[in-house]
Amino acid sequence: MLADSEKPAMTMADIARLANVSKPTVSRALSNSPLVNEATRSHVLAVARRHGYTVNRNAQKLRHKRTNTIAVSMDFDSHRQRHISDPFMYDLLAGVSEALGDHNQDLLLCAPNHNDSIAFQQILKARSADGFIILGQGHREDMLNAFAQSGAPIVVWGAAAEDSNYCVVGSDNYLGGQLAAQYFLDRERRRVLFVGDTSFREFRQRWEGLRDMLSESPQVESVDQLQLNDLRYESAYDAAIRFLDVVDERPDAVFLYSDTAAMAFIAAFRDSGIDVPREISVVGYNDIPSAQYFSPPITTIRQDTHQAGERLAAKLMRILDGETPNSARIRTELILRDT
Amino acid sequence: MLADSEKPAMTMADIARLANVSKPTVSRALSNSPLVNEATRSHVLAVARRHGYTVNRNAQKLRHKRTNTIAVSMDFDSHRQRHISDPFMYDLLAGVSEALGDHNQDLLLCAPNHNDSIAFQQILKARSADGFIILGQGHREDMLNAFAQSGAPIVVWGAAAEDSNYCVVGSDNYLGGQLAAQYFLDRERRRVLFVGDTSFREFRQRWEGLRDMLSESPQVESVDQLQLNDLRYESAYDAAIRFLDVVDERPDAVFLYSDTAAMAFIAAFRDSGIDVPREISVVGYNDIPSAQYFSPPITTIRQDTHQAGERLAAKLMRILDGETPNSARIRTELILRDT
DNA sequence: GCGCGAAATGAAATCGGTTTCAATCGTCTT
DNA sequence: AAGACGATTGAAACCGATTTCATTTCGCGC
Repeated sequence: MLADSEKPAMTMADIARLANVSKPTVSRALSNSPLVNEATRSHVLAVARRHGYTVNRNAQKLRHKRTNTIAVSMDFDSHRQRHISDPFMYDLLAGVSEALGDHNQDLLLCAPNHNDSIAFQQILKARSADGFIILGQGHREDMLNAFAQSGAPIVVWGAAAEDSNYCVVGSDNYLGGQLAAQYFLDRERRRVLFVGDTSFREFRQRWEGLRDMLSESPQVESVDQLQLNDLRYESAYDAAIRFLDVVDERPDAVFLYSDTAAMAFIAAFRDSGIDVPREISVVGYNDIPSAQYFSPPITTIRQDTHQAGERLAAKLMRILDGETPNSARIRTELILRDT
Repeated sequence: MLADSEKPAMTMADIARLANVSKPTVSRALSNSPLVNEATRSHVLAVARRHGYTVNRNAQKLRHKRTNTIAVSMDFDSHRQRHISDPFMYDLLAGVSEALGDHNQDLLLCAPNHNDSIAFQQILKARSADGFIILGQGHREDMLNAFAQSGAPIVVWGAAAEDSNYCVVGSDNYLGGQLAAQYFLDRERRRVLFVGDTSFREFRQRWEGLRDMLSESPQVESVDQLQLNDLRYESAYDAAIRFLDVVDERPDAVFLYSDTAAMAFIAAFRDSGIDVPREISVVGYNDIPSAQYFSPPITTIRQDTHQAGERLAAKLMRILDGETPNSARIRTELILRDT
């Protein structure tokens, strides 16, 4: 007996012949068209099922000019090269995967290594996907603006600028900064440090939320920012060690752009004999699963990746259904989790 | 001016007309066929480039009966439901993504929530992908065997059984267990515990490697196994606490099926006032990025996800190129990383 | 100058569906 | 009983590429 994969594949014409109807009738029966008689439909469906028939999606896509496929862009490359893989990004991917499944969309995972929009444009032109979900705007805002301007259906996870013309889904990063600020105020911290690369808009907004809120408080002596230049654990650890080396007066509170960086900083503090949280209070971001098993458990700001995936997918679906794309900002919820 | 996306898309016929040649000539020029004159080719390419033409991949796939797309199956669903997202699986995905890119294959990410093979079969029949890379065999070995038996081109990350008839890529889990055993022997540990769900073949092999090697040594008093029934952090933590509660004589060495579980166990030990590694030596698995920033840094067995991705992709490509699929076991490298 | 083979090209068929449009049939109106 | 109409159905065109096969063109030997 031939293995399944070697049997000549069934086509719609085969089913039509077997069911004694024409090709269009089979097509209509399978797509629940009201144009086909109910008795005919069930007969056709029975024949199709009996022979394990599945429509050829490529023929369908060609004819429909719609692929029901969403390209999801992840910045794997820069992650790999820098040896960093933030669990948060992957939870986000899982959220998007689930949401797209709910919308019956396939997920084409791409990791374009260029920051120019050509690779992205090609995917649309080649009809490999109907639209894009872009996870992490990184330093590509200009590219994304141009891409959206050209009419591409895209939705981006990130933080919107006043003038972005693409739709952004993201949590309120400014609020995230304020939540951290409040946490420090509640604990009467006086010298606060933000750690992160503020050339990323999301991180900058967190910094601004923190700074603005703390600088209104008379009890706070200083609010500083330590610039990191990449996202690696090692960089964060090294930066922490160097910082401790040169700083005059140590901060008593540190807010970091991610839990991964928080882990690296806490490790550096530990290795320098500093007691967290007694001497330095630390707040991270994202609430990755391992955060609460760290020592000490990390206080962090949780972003809901399930909700994020759902909102990204839902918005993109609406754009594809004809809603005029705009620069909407869709906010997902945030909470500070303290164990 | 119309946005790019609203311009009627260019087809090969348009390019043919613009270049004063026929459709087949354009097709040949674009695919570097030797049948076309060099001068003609460069002229056609110039015209195509000038108009930003991109071939319609769906038409191509339909005609070629080859999609150059690989479906990658991740068990997102069970992860989400159980609130676990092991960074290792995602590093593996990144490795596969990169490798498939190197082979010019698209990556269709699927997270089928059924353990029957129908959803998988459909993807092949619908010609949505040419083959499968399955990350994590889990408890689906029967399904995978049947799927492979039916002739489906699949490659699986996992651990092979003696009688699996699909191709497995994985590290030598038995060796992994031995590495951990050696580590404990070097430190003169006497009461060793393995923690993990041995109904997963990969974990069982690690356990066997550990047990077999330790039971040969007269200095070792006991080698036990603690069964976990899912992969969640919480379960691991709770199991650790319960275990400490009931155990007569504490182990002085614990080997865990993953770094995430190691984190949970170390947290439980810490919360119970046990000093790791002085009182209990711990070895994890996978060397996830945060492992070395944990407190204490986790000794762990590193699996090379980059290499894994490459070997998975390369093997599948060979199968698709006609190599008769077999139940080959392809081994990736392992090292014990101790900081 | 003629015939022949190699190189280059194009017309038409093909991949497997969906859609347009015309045809058929029974029913209903007047 | 003729005409109109709605419900079903199928023939043929179409989506946009590739491949088969026939044709044209050109160089070359004799």
